[in-house]
Amino acid sequence: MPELAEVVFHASKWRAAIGQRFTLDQVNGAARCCRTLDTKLAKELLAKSTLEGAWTHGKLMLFGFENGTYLEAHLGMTGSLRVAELSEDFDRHDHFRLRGESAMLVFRDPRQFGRLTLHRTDGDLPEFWKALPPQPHDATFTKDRFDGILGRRGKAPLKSLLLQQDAFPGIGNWMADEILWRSRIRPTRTAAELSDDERNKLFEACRWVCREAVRIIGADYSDPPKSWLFQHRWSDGGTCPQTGKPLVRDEVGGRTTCWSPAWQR
DNA sequence: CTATTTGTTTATCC
DNA sequence: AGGATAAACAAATA
Repeated sequence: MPELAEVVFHASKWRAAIGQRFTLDQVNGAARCCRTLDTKLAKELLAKSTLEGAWTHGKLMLFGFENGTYLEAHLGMTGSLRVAELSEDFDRHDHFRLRGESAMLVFRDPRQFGRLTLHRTDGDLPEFWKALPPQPHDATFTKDRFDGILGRRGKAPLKSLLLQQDAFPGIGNWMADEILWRSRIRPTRTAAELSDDERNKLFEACRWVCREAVRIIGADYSDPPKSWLFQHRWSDGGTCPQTGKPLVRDEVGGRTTCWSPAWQR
């Protein structure tokens, strides 16, 4: 599930616990999502440690604790964060849990494609975090930057290009399909083939979809309106909200891609 | 039994 | 160099 907007939502759950002190309660060191986690260090650093901040960037989340301890989290395909009762059991798919004064912070991930990593700094945000590229909905994600990316990677199918996290951090499978559909551009086209008008459309759709998704899904996990491709894309037999004609599901760049042949050129 | 999946990393070949 | 492709990861679901 977790792309840009879903990540914002998950991070907000732990963010609500800012100010509480936490101690590492349980960790499943054998889980794949803990492969980049130093569990011994986590026990040492996350002991009566106050949660001071929570940030997201693309599909990444960062939680800041006192004395420059930072926990980086990626939700992979099936990861989630929740705030649980102190009495709750440690489920088979829970892999990491922090015990606070009135609540438990839980990281869960059945498929274990997610990732937890610990960072230590002198207090400031970690260097890698400060160096992350602009997100598509940031003010610093300018048309110049967008044109630069398209110019340098003109040969890849646009669907694949939009999924590259160093260029479009946070965009995942459904958001890429939504952006291309709104731009009326076929997912197999390349950046090099686009007219100026199409490039403009793609840029605007990119920012619009990211901003709206964060606003709607990021707030409380609401579904976007029926006018979005999102509502029609998940199974075979859907119809395009613009044309009423059938949607198609193809594989592009190794990923399932939903698009509207009657609408996208 | 099979095939599918909202993600990333690594390897290999072109 | 960058792109295409496949595999691997692990588990649920149909």
